[in-house]
Amino acid sequence: MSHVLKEIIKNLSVDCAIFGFEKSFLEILLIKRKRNPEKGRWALPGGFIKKEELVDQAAKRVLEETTGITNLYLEDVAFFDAPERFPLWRVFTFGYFALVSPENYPVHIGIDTTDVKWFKLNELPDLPFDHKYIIDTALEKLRNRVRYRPIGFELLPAKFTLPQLQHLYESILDKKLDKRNFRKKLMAMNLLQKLEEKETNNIKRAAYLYRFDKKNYNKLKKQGLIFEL
Amino acid sequence: MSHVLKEIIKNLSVDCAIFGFEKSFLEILLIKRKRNPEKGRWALPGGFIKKEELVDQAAKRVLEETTGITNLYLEDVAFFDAPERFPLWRVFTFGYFALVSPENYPVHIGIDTTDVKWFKLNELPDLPFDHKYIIDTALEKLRNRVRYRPIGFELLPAKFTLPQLQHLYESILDKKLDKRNFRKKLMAMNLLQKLEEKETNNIKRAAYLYRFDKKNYNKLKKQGLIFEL
DNA sequence: GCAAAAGTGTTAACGTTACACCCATGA
DNA sequence: TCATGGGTGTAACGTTAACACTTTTGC
Repeated sequence: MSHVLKEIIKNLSVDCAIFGFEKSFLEILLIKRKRNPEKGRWALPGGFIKKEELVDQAAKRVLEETTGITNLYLEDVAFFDAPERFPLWRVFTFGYFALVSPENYPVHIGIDTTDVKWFKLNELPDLPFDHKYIIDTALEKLRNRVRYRPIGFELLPAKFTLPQLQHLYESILDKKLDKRNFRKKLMAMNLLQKLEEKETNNIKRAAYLYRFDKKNYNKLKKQGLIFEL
Repeated sequence: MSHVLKEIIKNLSVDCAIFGFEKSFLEILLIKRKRNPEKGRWALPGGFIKKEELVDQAAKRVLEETTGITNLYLEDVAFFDAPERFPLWRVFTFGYFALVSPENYPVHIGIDTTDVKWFKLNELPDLPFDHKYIIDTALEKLRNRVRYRPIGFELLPAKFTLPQLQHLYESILDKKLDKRNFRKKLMAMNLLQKLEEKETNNIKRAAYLYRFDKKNYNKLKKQGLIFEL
């Protein structure tokens, strides 16, 4: 048994549902497993926790190792403890969701992986273990979170348009929103900087670009602002 | 090593913040530890998870073993993973909160315990490990939950008065509520059965007793009712 | 010039908040 | 009879939801 394997905690793992957003579709990043069990199948990026590691750190490390992505938004979802969820021995896993902006596309193929690919949420392949359930739980958490925390921006480039942002919310919440009400609510919170530039290479009328003002959000939050959309 | 110890998972435990409510004060149930580490100190009831057990089951079992309480409301709060949180080796713990009605007072002294006692939330003794932090996290979760789920009733007897319920909410949320608005909101949801009886042994004017109508709540929930207080 | 998407205010409905007096009871 | 806590309705306010037309631009 290798030096690396000695360091892991055999009964604890993390699994990450990595969300992306492209062309108005929510996507999820899956890896093709290089090893058994379930070798060759598409699955969530995951891995065992190491002996000295915090779970958050493990999630971050696993994401980097399997997909090359660093510096993304990461939040824990729930634990998954069904005794038979992992077939070889009992493994408790901590589910996470991650949000990746297109600037962190494309990804590369990491360890224990033979392929990495984005799948539209409604075009997912059959998944091994309880990974489908983890995704469902993660999506539910994302739906809650996105309404009360300014994290939707993490799925967009640094400069984005209001129609883009609205489509993002419509995809995540799975319902149509009123354009004027959406913008009104958003603008009332004073969290967006309107830029002089407009989007390029768009067909039809170009929309203005905005930037999420994180500094101002933190300041306003201290003053009692409650983000809600 | 005993037969019982062989069955546990050494690096996974549960710890429960058990909330009670008496005389308008939120209380928490602590046990006095019979064994090292931290023998003789007041601490949260907790214990290791067993090999074939779900975490929820473990929490339920631990509560019964340490305090004799069964059949209470139980919900997971978060995991706690600081590497040094348990001094002898690394233990990840799942924090839970439990709600107990006075009908399940009094409790008895269980295994690994030399005493059990209710403490007012603002009169807690110094606690070992990260138990204070677990309590703070549990309380925060309870504050959220109690506004959006009809779980406050779990802390009251089956028959309770509206002033009691309001005091309960005021204790948990740590703010005064308007009597008329509180009652109006509550009554609009149609979740309470007003009984003919009034409370007894009260000084001054007796209040009517009510019962939480769980059946009707489940029915209304299916029809889209959203509990909110 | 027309199709497609961006941008822009007002009104009505609803939910939330603020607020004061009378009633029943025990001491 | 008085002190204590129980019980009750209404009006102002703020928030949310519904809704239609003009502007820009690529083809």
